[in-house]
Amino acid sequence: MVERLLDAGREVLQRDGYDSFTTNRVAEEAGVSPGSLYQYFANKAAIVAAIIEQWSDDIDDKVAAALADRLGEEGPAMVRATADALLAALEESPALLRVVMEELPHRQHRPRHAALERRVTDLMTAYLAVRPGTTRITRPAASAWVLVMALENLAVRYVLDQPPIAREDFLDEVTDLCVGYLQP
Amino acid sequence: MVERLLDAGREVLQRDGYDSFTTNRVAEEAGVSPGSLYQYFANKAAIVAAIIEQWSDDIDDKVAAALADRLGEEGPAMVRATADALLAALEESPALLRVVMEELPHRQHRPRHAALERRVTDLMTAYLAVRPGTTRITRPAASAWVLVMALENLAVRYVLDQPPIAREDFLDEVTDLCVGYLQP
Amino acid sequence: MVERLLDAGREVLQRDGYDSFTTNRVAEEAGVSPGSLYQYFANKAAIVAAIIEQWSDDIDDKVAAALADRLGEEGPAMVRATADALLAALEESPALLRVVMEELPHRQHRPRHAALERRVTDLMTAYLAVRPGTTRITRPAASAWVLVMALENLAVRYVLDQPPIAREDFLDEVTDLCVGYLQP
Amino acid sequence: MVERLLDAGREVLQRDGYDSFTTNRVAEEAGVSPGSLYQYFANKAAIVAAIIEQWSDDIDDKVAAALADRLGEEGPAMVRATADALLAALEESPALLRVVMEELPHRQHRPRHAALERRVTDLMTAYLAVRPGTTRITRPAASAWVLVMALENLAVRYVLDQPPIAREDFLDEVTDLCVGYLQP
DNA sequence: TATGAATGAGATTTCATTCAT
DNA sequence: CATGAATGAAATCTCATTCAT
Repeated sequence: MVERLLDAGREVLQRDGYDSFTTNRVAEEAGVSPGSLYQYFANKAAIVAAIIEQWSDDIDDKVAAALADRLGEEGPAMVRATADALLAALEESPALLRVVMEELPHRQHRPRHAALERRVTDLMTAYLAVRPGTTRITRPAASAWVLVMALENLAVRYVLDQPPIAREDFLDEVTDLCVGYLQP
Repeated sequence: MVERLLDAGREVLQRDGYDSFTTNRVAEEAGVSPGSLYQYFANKAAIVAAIIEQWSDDIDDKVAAALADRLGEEGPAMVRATADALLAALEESPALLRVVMEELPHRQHRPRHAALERRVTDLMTAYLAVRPGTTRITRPAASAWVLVMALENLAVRYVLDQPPIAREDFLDEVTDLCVGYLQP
Repeated sequence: MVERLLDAGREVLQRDGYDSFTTNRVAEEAGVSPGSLYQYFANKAAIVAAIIEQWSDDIDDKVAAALADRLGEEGPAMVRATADALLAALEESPALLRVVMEELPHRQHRPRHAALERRVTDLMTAYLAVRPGTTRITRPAASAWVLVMALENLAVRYVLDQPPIAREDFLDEVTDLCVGYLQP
Repeated sequence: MVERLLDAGREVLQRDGYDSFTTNRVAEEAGVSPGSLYQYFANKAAIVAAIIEQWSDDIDDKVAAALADRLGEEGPAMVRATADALLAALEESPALLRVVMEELPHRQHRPRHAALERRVTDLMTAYLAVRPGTTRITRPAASAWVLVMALENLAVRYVLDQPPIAREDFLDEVTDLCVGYLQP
């Protein structure tokens, strides 16, 4: 039932936007009474949070899985693969991405997202710190943060703004950006 | 009076967030009657739009002015100066930046912002296209877009997330990112 | 509940007039919350329409019933009976009649009323057309329209203006008017 | 200036309907400030009343003038001439007639109109009372009221409803109705 | 006299949430 | 557990009217 409500909520969000995301509307879409919704979610914010979390976890998993496949690959190839995986994950439901980025009041979800970003950044920091000499990096934590943020935001904007850049070219450029940054 | 209402609106936005941004609340803050607000703004969306536009124009002006001062400087110095100016402009009212980025329904304001980004990107494209040999850039438009987006988003996130990176270090890193990207 | 709201609405209309007919006022009179009203009526106009329709159908039914009882009676007697029934129906709630005729924005309800008038006029047309020789009528449709309109409006005005004419006398006069019109 | 405001008000009423008849709108149409309106009219109701009065007086005058021309004519001819004149007067501005009859809150203007009707009815009563033997009328006051009301309402409805009856035919029918009523 | 900016009460409508069944 | 009718606070917006200039 929780799943049913989440599906309904996601559907409403993607199809009609956040303005139409009312508890009554979601319950109706789920074929359930509005009262029932409150048996599984404390309030409207809770269901929004759950939807975002699910979607965000999904992207997380996909990118992690893609990376696991490429583990140990060369630097540039790994960067490109990561960017590719992230882009692919975001492209899966652009409508939802747009709603999440541009309509939702994400004040409340920012902490959770920030935590994820921190985790990734820590991994990247470790990676950078452990390869002395292969990069000109002197502040691994700062560089890792810059890389993660740049990559994430570029991917998001590429999907949402659809600039006139071929997907492959975009990945090449992003790879160049990162590689050029690390290069000694 | 328009100014008074905009000031009041900005104040409410910064102090109380968008949820508290009701037409009555703004009028009260401005010390005028709710009816008066509607003599100067067609509806609630219009005053929000005006506030954002004013703030966005302000940032635009500041960055443009800073750049004008540094015209003709060396590549890395100019990049750093631009990033510095942008960061400074965003740091002027972080609360407003946060509300604009995380609470406002920016679907409506995105087009205007996108237009500004396009303008800057076009300038950058021209700049890159005109310096053959000095960079390894082969797709000026794509590279310009990547640079503009990366710089903008990094600055925004730096202000909002306050990562544990010194301001000077951050500027150095961003400069390295851009310079490394362009470097032959 | 619909009935409760309609009753309350009618009451407000009769007691306080259309100016006091606000959705909040009607809900209060019905002893329910303003929100409940909107579960049963799409908007304020809808509840007004429902009240008028109910009242108008009621009059319609009463006149039709009275006529059914007198079917086959002589011409003058039938005319008088019809006028009597219509008058009685209108006299049932003169306050409502006044509000409907003089305060409501009937632009919206006129079409429905006009349709009813057309139906009655058509019946009358058929009746007149089928009695060759017994009347001097040469344009049944025109005469039917004139009769229906005259009768309806005279009854309404008699109730609303309360001219110093005894009810019985009024019915006699109206009967004379109609009979004299048809008489060869 | 009063005239200017009345013209503006009539124009707004005819062109945009009573919903658009706001004091601000009327002042704007008159090219005057809203404040000025209140120098000549106590409130919104007063200007509506003045417009109606002017228009009603105008119709009154026209009908009276037409009748003065036909004074002393035969019974049926005079009835037809009266109906013709009234119809012509109403047809002069059907839009205004519609607004007055169907949109205005005429509660307040009814008394004045009723007074006019009474005056006409009194004249007609005298006319009927003074012609013993030529009619079968036994209650001059009642008959006069019936005639006046029937004629007025039929003319109004003819203009507003535009039934499929030729103007000449309509006048013939109305004449027949009245003449048949009076006929011994 | 004319102005017109300012007023502010109040109307319609929405929707997150509850609770008796 | 599920229901869904009922709630009612609150938000946006209008417009007749005023009054200092």
